[in-house]
Amino acid sequence: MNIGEAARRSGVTAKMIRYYEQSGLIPEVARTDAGYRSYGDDDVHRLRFVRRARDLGFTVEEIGELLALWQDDSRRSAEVKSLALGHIETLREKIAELEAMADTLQALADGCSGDDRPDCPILADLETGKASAARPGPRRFGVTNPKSQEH
Amino acid sequence: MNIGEAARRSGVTAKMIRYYEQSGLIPEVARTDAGYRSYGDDDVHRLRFVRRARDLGFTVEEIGELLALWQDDSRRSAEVKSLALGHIETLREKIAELEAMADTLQALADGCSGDDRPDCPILADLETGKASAARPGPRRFGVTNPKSQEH
DNA sequence: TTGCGGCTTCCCATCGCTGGAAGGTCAAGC
DNA sequence: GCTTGACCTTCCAGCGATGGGAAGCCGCAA
Repeated sequence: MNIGEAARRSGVTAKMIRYYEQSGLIPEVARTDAGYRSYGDDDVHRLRFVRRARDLGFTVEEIGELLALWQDDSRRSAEVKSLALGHIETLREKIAELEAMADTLQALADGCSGDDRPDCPILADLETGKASAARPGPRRFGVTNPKSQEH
Repeated sequence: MNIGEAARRSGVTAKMIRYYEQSGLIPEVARTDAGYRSYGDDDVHRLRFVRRARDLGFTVEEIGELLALWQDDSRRSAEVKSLALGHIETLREKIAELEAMADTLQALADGCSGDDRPDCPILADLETGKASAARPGPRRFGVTNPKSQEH
């Protein structure tokens, strides 16, 4: 089947399939004489695996490891679990960070009259830094990024 | 003062200051004869404002609006609050998304023996899209079977 | 005068895509 | 055969908010 059909069946766009192939996540597939990529059921199966892993927030790199483990009959489930737990930890850190932001902001917003007057504790806090406790440290790293993906 | 000193005092890197200037978030400052940017206390003040807003997860675009409101004496606090509440909503959505991922993954990991055997409900779920039940084995936990994502 | 650190601009890389342009291919309808 | 339109191909660019680094100028001290 062509890439469009594989995309439809797997829930991964054709663009993404090419991207995954180019980045080495999935192998190159055979081509027709005209140069069209040709997919089989196994390929679709793998693509669905990839999509579900993305849905769980794994990075492409991690998915590469998951795929390798998946295809390795002599894998140790401990390795899979370790990968998963590491990812859970990453997720929980981001959650905590976002929650700190939301809570701080909520407290400030609660104190804001939200009317026609200019006085506002939110701006006051941004100006003075008085209540901003949402910072984990001096080094900022990619915080806001969790892709929102619905197909 | 030079950009390095302004960076030190504001907690924003020199790189970021140039980026903020280039993207129009902050105004261009005066230059020395040699072309060095020259900052005053009010510039540092504004940079600190920007940094704190970033710490709360506002996008650069939103910070532009916050800065405009901050400098507008006739602002209505309702506008600031509305901006803040909108951002809180965005944060909460991301949190919910990450939590759903973490919870699903945690349930799967709980059902994984994590030993030398290859059987693993995490991979099974990625493969089939359905969280698999706990398998026979020494360590069994009640695997709650939350949302699998089939769109 | 040499040396060093700070400043300048500019370009590239990140991550996981998305969009679009320019062009080849395929099957159906006339 | 010819056209149409849906599909496929590659390549290039851009997103957001930085970080890294190159090449070159500037300021100050020894």
